Amino acid sequence: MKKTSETKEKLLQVGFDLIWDNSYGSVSVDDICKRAGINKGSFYHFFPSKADLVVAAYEEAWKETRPELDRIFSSQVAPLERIHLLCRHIYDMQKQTAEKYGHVCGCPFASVGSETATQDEKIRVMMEHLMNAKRKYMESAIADAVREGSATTKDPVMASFTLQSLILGMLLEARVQNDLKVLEGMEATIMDYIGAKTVSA
Amino acid sequence: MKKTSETKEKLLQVGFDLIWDNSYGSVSVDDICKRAGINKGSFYHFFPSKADLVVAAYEEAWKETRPELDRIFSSQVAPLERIHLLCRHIYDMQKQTAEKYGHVCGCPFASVGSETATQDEKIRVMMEHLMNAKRKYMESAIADAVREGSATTKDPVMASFTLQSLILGMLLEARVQNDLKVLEGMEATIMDYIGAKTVSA
DNA sequence: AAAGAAGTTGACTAGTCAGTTAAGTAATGC
DNA sequence: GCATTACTTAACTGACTAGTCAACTTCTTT
Repeated sequence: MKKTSETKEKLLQVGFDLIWDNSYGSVSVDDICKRAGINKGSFYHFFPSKADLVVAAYEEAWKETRPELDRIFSSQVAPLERIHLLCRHIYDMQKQTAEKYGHVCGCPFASVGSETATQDEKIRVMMEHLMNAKRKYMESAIADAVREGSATTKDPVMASFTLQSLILGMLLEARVQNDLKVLEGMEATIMDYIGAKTVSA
Repeated sequence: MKKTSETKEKLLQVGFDLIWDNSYGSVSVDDICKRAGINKGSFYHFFPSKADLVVAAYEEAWKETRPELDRIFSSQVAPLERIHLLCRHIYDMQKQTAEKYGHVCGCPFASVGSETATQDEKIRVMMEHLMNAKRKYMESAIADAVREGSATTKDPVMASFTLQSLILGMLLEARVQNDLKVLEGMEATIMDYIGAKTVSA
């Protein structure tokens, strides 16, 4: 037997990858098991349903993303620099997965959230929370920027909601157009929107 | 027999509605036929595949939307008023479908586009074109606004891309959060972004 | 009215879907 | 070492999947 369920972790990882690359509806439990090299019985030993696997897989993915975001949005980093790092992080991730999968994949949470929103409440609620958790990083960065005078937007909370939508929209377009170019103007657009005073070239 | 294929039109309309309400993957040909009260053989008499039905259905939906957009973005209407009308149109449509289906549905083109982007090239390309066609309305409205001095944004084309992403992002969030409130700030955000001089209260 | 075209019907594939089951193996606790 | 638990295996449901087909009806053309 493998230590602390190597199997479970493999299923979580393969499930996440496969669904991000394709879609919730088009990836079957059999697909996931096959790719993971695991029997279906084992799948259902760990997860009561396909939807539960997805919830667990995306929770796991979020747990792995958080430290990265905590690093990017560290208080030790200048507010505008945090936003710069975020944009670069998004671009790098998208470029990486685009090379890995052969096409631009967009935001995994938004894609699955949108697809399942009207069908699986458990997944929908989770994606809603995850997306809001992401937004909060931006909210505090903008608030800090305004406080230190490096940005002039009047309502940092409002701005974070707007920019969250903008980023998700850009990632959606990048996926549909299968083109990373969409993401190139992201940083400039964000900086402009919050009225950032240019700090670096 | 029904005149000039009432059946075909019914399939197009039911297909569009069902997929907007749910998702491409979760709606089967049987579902569409059942809801339309039509036999599967007839479905395949008119459409070679499910994907082809979707392409036809969304083409049809776009054909029906275009006159509405032409009206909203008429040269007879002041540029900023066009944007105002668009925002109200989006909100009204979303409210209407939310009441009809019991939840916020978001942008039909973006949802299907995102879901099928990496799986069905024919659908992906179509959604890409449709989304760009929509953007162009905004592009000319912004350009007109700048020309007449009612907006100050430097690059109307760039702005239209940004706002397109913003709108799609907001609709995506509205769907995932199942909440129309997300859309309420749309107009103010857009007007602010293009540097619109307030024309009406 | 005759013939061909257009549309309809419902039964039919052949494969896939999520999920189950029972019998097995391996690790752990005592 | 014995029992309990954790996990694996592979075959199995029964419902559903996209798509086919041949016989049928109805319309249009002449």
